[in-house]
Amino acid sequence: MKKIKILLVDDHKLVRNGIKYTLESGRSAPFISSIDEAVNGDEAILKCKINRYDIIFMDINMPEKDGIAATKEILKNDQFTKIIALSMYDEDYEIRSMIKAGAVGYLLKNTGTEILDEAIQTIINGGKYYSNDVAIKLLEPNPGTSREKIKIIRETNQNESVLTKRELQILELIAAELTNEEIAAELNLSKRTIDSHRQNIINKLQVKNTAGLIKYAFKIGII
Amino acid sequence: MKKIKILLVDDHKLVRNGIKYTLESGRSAPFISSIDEAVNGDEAILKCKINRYDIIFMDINMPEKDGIAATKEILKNDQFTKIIALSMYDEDYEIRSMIKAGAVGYLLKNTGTEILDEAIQTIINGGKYYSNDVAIKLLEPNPGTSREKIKIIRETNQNESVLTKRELQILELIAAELTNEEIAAELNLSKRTIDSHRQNIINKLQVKNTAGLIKYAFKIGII
DNA sequence: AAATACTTAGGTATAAATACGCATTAATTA
DNA sequence: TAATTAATGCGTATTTATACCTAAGTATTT
Repeated sequence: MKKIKILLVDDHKLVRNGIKYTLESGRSAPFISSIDEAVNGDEAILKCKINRYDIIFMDINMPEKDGIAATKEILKNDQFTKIIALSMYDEDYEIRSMIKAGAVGYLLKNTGTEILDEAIQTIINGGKYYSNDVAIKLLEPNPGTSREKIKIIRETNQNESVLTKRELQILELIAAELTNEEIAAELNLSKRTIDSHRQNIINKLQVKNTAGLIKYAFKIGII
Repeated sequence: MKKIKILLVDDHKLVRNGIKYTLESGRSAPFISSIDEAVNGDEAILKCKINRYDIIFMDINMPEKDGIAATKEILKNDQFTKIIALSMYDEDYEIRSMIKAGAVGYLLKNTGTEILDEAIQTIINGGKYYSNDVAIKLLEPNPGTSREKIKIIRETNQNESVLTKRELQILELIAAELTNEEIAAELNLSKRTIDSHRQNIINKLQVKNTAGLIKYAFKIGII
């Protein structure tokens, strides 16, 4: 059996050490040939141009380049690399974005040896692996069998409540503590336009007010 | 030389593994007798009632009970335990709160073996250890020698623009997307009282509006 | 005992946000 | 090309938030 090459991408050394230690002490250890590290998305992309990795564990929230963008770019160059997302949070938006970007797995950082091994085995054999909490989150709203469900979600994904460019831009300015009037001035638009956008964003995200908007802005990492 | 007993407190298993691995592979390894783990502040407090630990590595942001509260409570029962704060972020507020709570060290999670060893040695010998970035943050605004500086900060701490209990409570409810009226109902107070508090908080924090409030709430980790 | 800070609450006013509906134009996609 | 979505803008109304002020009762600290 061919041994696998792994890349760990996370801006926190202790977390990288944690994964490394967990991998080296797990059931999959004999099948691993090397474990490389990168501190952010940019470095990960660079390393992928030099080496070929079988599995990449990718953190989502990182400075320089986040895991979602890095995943997209890496898979553009090499579709055979398997990318497993790693996150602190089981946030709907992050999960779906990573899946959309091409990740074949999603684990939370409170994962132990057994789950990590299971995920590696599954993915090496061409499967997909979502940790339990993540899967539950993903499959909550829809009926059908589990496999169908994931398919449904992928298809529905585009119609989902993801903001448009303009909306994102306005959300950023809201987060910068500007009023609608100030935003309008900034973008050379009517205040009423910003009113509408703001309302649409609130509806799309199903939040109640500005507080909800800012929390979402944090969630998707634009703050 | 007496071997030391260590407790790791963090809600993420990978992070606990990371610290453990880093400790076990470091220079301090021969001096460590055991490494115990807890997943949140509550469990840490409980474990401290059963065992005596020489050093506790304490995460700050955790569910159930955060690191600041846990630190206070643990030190109330045993002042000889040395607590080292561990955080993702070098946020002023967190650092100062942990120092105030009695932590003798503050490390960021991107710490490697060398720093970790250095910190342990320093603290075992009765010293205090702040990782470089943290120390810089702490000492930025004030003149004087480093030791004096820390003293100054401790004394100034109370006069600082930190929110009162009530204000924090209201900020949390604002972050939960409640309106002032709903908050008033929740706390059995007049809406006008909440209006006043909200205004005071905005003034204290020098932010412009709700967006600023929520960003601050994130910064201090109450979201 | 006096000073200080916290909590409470009201007066008054304006600014801003929220809610729903409608409509046009540009851009994208089927 | 037809259909859909994104971006723009306005009408109207209500609710919330922001701003600045005063002030009294409560704790806490000096």
